[in-house]
Parts: sequence; structure tokens; C-alpha cells
Amino acid sequence: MAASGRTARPEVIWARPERAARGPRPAHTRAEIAAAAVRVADAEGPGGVSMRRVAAEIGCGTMSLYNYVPRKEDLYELMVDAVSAEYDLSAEPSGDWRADTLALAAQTRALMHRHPWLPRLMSPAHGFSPNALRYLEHFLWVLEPLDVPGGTKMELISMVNGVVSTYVVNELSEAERARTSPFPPGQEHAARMALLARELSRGDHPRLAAVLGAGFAAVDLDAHFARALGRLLDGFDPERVSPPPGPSAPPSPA
Amino acid sequence: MAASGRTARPEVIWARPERAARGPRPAHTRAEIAAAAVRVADAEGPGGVSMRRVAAEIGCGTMSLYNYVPRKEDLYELMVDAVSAEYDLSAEPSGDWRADTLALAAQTRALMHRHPWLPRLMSPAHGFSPNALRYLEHFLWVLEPLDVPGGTKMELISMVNGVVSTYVVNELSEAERARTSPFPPGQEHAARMALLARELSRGDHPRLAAVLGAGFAAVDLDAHFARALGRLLDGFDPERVSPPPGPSAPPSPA
DNA sequence: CCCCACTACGTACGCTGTACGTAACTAGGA
DNA sequence: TCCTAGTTACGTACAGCGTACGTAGTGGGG
Repeated sequence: MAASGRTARPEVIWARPERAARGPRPAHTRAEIAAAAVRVADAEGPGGVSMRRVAAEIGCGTMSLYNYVPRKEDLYELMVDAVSAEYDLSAEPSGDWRADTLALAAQTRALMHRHPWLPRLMSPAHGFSPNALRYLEHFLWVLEPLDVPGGTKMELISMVNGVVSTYVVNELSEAERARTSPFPPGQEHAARMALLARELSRGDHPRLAAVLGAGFAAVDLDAHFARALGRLLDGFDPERVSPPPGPSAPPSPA
Repeated sequence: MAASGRTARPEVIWARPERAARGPRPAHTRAEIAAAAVRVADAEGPGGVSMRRVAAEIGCGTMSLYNYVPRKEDLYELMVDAVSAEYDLSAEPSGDWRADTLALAAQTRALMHRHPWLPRLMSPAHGFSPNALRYLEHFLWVLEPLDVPGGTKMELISMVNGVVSTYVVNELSEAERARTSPFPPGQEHAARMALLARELSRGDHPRLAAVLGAGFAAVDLDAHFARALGRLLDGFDPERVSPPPGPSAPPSPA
């Protein structure tokens, strides 16, 4: 009795069988739908992904989509899993967990460059899609030479992905803004920079003015990225970090 | 001629004067509007923040809000700046940049706990609101004892905030999901965990099964947080990291 | 063979951001 | 002092959204 019928299914989409046992064969597949949604998001940004738009893309009525995807959130989950299939995990770990981790991070970065909506649509609430499992398993394989507890490895994976995500979002924010903004490209950014310069010239924020005035540009993004991640990994490497004086965080006795 | 009238202003909201020179005095202030929006977001989640809802909250017509906030995006910017005012930056840096940075990160974490919508609404495209400048300036002050170039300090700030954001999003994801989900609390999470267990018992993903099977729970979140951030800072500390063998990232010659 | 679960899809509802028109008001210039 | 131009306030309207629901039609298991 409780919550029967067509509504109120707390199910995870991965628990639903792709093909039902009884009825006529569905006209589309999950992969097809996910690919269509990814195509739309790539072309028009995440805001362009609507149930109507995706349904039109695969050539079916809007509400038919709900036979495959109970809620829009699940469509997002399908999309994230679909692009996660683009990871090339064919190579065996080299034994150098640091280099392999950097390579995985570079793949994630490239993935997010190909699909700029990924950071926004990826959520820890999704977690554990088929390709996410594949990825995690491979990452743990890569980390096997690293001599730390399993929980710490998960922590490392989470932080690496967080840092990569943060980095890419920063990296792409201006481009994405330019795409979204209804104004001539660069105009908004120019306005922001002019305002910032005016604000900094007021004399408050002297340290910020010094740092920003020293010149933004001419940074090698790839090297920057590798360096930032390298720093993070340094913190996890028991062979590189000198043993902490205190237990963990406190640098000196109180 | 070009784009005159009431539309097409590429202006940043912080460049608009709060009170116009000519017309009647506005009935509300920016701070009042931002506070109302924050109140709504705190109570009903970021999805509850609509122009109509906020307008009703301050007791004015929907379209009147557009006199203060040209686009909804700007309302978000106001909200982020408003809660950024909650940073307590009154204490002078202690000279121990590590401890001070951890304290700032703890403030950010607490801020995000108070306002769980913050990570989602905060965007690098906003950047440089008044309170963001205050925060950055103070952070750079804290980092003055750290002997690295200014650009590296900005990198550190960005990465610390990215890691904190990632950490808190992970930390709060289940709670947020429970608030959003139309199903009984915990039911969805339980479904996900059951599916995960079933999937892991299939025998693929042996490493993941080993790590996750070793027990999730009973972790001290605060210690976890401090440890993760401490690791990150280790990577920036020239006194703690042994000098890298190669130029930067590559661990050994090819 | 037949039944019924399942697919497909049109309609409709409540919600969103916001463009636009109009009326009231107020401060600066004549 | 009055006039006028710019601003505030706000109702109406439109396009688009997610999705609940009703209704045909279809095809595989008992």
C-alpha cells in the first residue's frame, strides 16, 4: 500500500534495470540518452539541459523521458557517469604512485576541459556510479605502493579531485562567463578588473595590491597545475615530509 | 545610442552606487536585501531563493527588487559577500602562518556549516567583493612570514579554500540530500549503501571493497579536517619539505 | 491466448527569471 | 520657485522549466 503506483521510488538509478522484464522493448537506451544530454551540455552549457531539450534531441516526447530517468537529478548522474567512461584506465600502474596520480589528475583536468559543466554537475551525493567505481578501483591500484592506511588513500583521492576541480573551475571561469554573458566578450571581465584596480588604488589592501600588481599573466598553466598538485602530494608522502614534531596539526606545544 | 535605456548594463554590482543621485530614496538597503536572501537560503536551501520569495521577504513587489539587483546572479554575489562579513579578522596574525591559516580555514568551514549553500553559490566569476578583499588582505597578512613569492601565496589561498570547500561539501552532502529528498530521512542513503555493498560483493573492485569494508565510521571529523589541511600546507612549507630532486613535478629523470 | 505491466505522449499546473509599461515621487537647474 | 528628468515602485505578461496525471497501444510470461 505505502507509496505504490508510479510515484515515490527512493531508488537509485543504478539499481533500476535498464530493460524492464515485462513490457515492450524501450525505443532508446540509457547510453543514448546520456550521450544526448552530454552533447547538449557541451554545446549549450549545463543550463541548456532540460528534459524537453534532451527528449527532442533523441526524438521522443518530453514525458517519455521519465520512463528512463525518474528525476532530472538522475539525468545528471547519467551524464557524469557517461563522461567518466572517457577515462583511459588501460595502462597498468607504473609503480610510481606520484607520477601515476599526476597522470590521473591530468586526465580529470582534460575531461573537465572537454566538459566544462562537469565540476558543477558532479556531486558527492551521486557517488558510486559504475564508472566511478572503475575509477576508484584503478586509483587505489595506483596508490598501492603508497604506505598509508586505506582511509588516508580515500582522503587523498578526494582531495586530489577537489583540488583539480577547484583549479579547473578557476581556470575556466572567465571562458564560461564569456559564454553565458549577454555582453560583448571580455567586457564584463574588463569592468571587473577596472573596478578592482580602482579599489586597490584607494590604499586599503596594500598587500593585495602588491601581489596583484606584480603581474598576473604569463603563467604556464600546465606547470602551475602540476606544481600545485605536487605540493598536495608532498603532504601525503611519508618519504618526503620530515616527521611532524607534534601529533599532527599543532606545530608547537601550547 | 548603443544599448541605452534600462537594459544592457555590463556593470558589476559593486560599481553601482547604492543610492542614486536623482530619484526618491529607496525603501530598502542592499544589506537588508542580502540579509533577507541569506535568511531564505538558510531556511529553505539555495533553491528557495527566488526573486519573488526574497521580494516578499522584504515586503515589496517582485519587480521592485530589480531596482536593487539587476540580475539574480548579482543577488547571489550580494549573499556571498554578506556572509563573508561574518569572518572575524580582528586578531592580528600571530607570526605562525601555519596556525593562523588553519584558523582561517576553520572559520571558513564554520561559515559553510552555518550557510550550507555557500560552496554552491560561491564562484570565482564573482571575485573581489568588498568582504572578499578584506579576507584576501588579511590572509596575505597572515602569510607574511611565509617566504614564497606572492603568486604562490595566492595559489595557497586558492587551494586552501578549494580543499575546505571540497571537504565541507563532502561533509554536508548527506545532510543536504536528506533535506532535499522527498523520501523519509536516510532511506535514500540506505538504498545507495545497499547497492554499493551488493556491487562490491560481486568481486570486481577488490581494493575498493577492502578499503571500504575496513569501516567507514567513527572518524573524528575535526581532526580529519586539520590533518588534511596540514598535509596541504606541508607542501607549501619550504622548511618542512625536503628540496625536490628534479625541477618541480617529475620525480625522476625519464 | 489473454492479461496486464510497461511504453509512449499530450495536457496541465505551479513555478521560475525578467522585459516592459505606467504612475508616483524627488532632487537639481532655470 | 517651478519644471523636468531620472528614479522608484509595481502589475502584467511571456517563455520556459520540472513533472503529476490520464490515456492509448504494445508485447512477453502465465
